Amino acid sequence: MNDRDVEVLGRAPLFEALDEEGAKALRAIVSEVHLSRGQTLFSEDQEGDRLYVVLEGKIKLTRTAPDGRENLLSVLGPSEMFGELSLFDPRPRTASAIAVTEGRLAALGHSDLWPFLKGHPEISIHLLRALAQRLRRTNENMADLVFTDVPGRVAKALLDLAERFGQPSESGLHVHHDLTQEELAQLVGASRETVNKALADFAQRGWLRIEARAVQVLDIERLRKRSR
Amino acid sequence: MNDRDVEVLGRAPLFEALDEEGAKALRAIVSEVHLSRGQTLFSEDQEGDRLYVVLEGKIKLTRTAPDGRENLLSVLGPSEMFGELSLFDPRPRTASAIAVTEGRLAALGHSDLWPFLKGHPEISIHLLRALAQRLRRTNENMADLVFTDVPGRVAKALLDLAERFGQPSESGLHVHHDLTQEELAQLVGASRETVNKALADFAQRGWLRIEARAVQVLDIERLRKRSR
DNA sequence: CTCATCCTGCGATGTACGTCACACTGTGGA
DNA sequence: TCCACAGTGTGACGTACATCGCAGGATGAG
Repeated sequence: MNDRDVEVLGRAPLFEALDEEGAKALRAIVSEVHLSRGQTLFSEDQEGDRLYVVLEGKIKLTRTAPDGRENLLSVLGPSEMFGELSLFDPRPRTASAIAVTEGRLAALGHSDLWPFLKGHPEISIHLLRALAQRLRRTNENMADLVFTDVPGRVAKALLDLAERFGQPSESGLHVHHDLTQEELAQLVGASRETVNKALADFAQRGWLRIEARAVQVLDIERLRKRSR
Repeated sequence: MNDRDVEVLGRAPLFEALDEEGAKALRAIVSEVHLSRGQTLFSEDQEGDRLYVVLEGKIKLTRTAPDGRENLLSVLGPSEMFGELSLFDPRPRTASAIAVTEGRLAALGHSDLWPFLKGHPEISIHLLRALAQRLRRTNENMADLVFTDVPGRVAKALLDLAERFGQPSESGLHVHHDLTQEELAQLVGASRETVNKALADFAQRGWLRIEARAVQVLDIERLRKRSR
C-alpha cells in the first residue's frame, strides 16, 4: 500500500475519526484485493464477512430481480465504503458487487473489525453519520423514481456522476463514468432505449457530447434545470 | 409514563442495549408529546434537534415535491424511532412527520442524547444495526418501484401493514392501518385511483374486504403470491 | 340536523415509457 | 486480420398508469 492509498483510505468514514496511531493500527488489518473489469467481488445471498473501501477504480452494486432484470444501487469510487451492512446487521448480502473498471480495494474482515470498533467508539459515530447520509440520499432517489420522468433522472444521475468523477477540460466537464448505457439505465430505473433517447436529446440540444462510457458536459446549468 | 410505555420504549433500538439502570437514566431525559390526528410534529427543512419514539398511535413520514405532490416514506407504530437522522447528520429535516391517528410520543433532545451516547457506546452498535436494517428495507422498496407493478406494490404494502398492525379476527386478519387510500397511494408511489382499483380487484377476488381505513385480509396466501 | 368537506368508486382519455425489431459501429480475442 | 459480439441509435407499437371528471357515501363541525 502506497502513500496515495493511505490518503484515499483516510477519507473513508471508517478512518476519518482516527488519529494517526489508530489509523496505522487499522491499516494493519486490511488486505488488498485486485479486480479487473466485470469481475464479481461478491454476490447476492452470499454470507458477508468483510467490508471494502475502494482504493482505485469503480465498483457497482447491483440487485437482481427473480426474473433476471437488474438494478444498480450505486457506483462507488475511491474512498467510498461498501459491504458494511452485513457487519452491523448480519444477514446475507442483498446486492452483488461487480467491478466497472479495473481497480483495487481494501478489505476488512468483520471479525478483525469488531474488537477494533469496541476499542474505538468514536468510529461508530462517524459510521452512523455515513449511514444517515446514505439513508437520506436513498430516500431522495426513491422520491425521484416516483416524481421525476426518465430524462430528469438521467440528468440527475449525470450530474451526480459529474460531481464525483468529472474532470474539467477544454469546453466543459469530462465525465468518464465507465458505465454502458445499459448500466446507466439500470441506475436510473429505466430501459436502455429510453435512456439512449434522453441522452441523444440532451446531445442534440447541445448540453453534452456523448462518448464511449463517458460524456462531455457542455451546459451544466441547463442539465441542472432539466433535472429538477 | 406508565408501565406499558416503559415496555414499548424498551423495544426501541435506543433502549434495547441498555440494562435497567441505563434505561432508567435515559427515560429520565425523555419528554412526552401528545398529537391528534392530522397534527404536524415537524416539517421538512426545519432544523431537527430531537428524535422520537412512538408510544401510542401512528405517525407518517412524508416528503413534498416542489410541485406539491407528496410521497410517504413510512408509517410508524409503537416502539419505532424516527427523526434520528439529523442527530447523526446535522442537517434540516428531509421529511415531515404527521400524526395518522391520535397518539403519544417520547421525545429525546439531541443535546441530552449526545453525552449519553458517549457514555454508553454499546448503544451505537444497536443504532448502526437499526440504520442498516432501514437501509436494506429502503433498497428493497426502491427495487419494487422499478420492478413491481402497482397492484403488486399495494399487495406488498398491505402485507407489511398486516404484519405490523394486523390483529387476528374471525374469518381473517384485521388490518386497521388508519390510512386513507390517498395515503396508501403515496406510500406505494401511485395515484389514488389506481390503488383504489387494485384494492377493488383484490376484494372482488375475495382476497380481502375493504373497510374504512382498514382491510380484512381473507386470503393472505394469494395476496403474498400477487406481491411477488 | 344539515351542510360542507373528505373519502371512495369507477369510467373515459391521454401519454410516457417499456418492448420489439433491426441496423450500425467499435473493439478485443483467436 | 477478421470475425464475433458487445454496445449504440432509432423507429413502430402496445400498455400500464396518470389525469380528468363526476357521482355516491361517510363524517364531523356548527
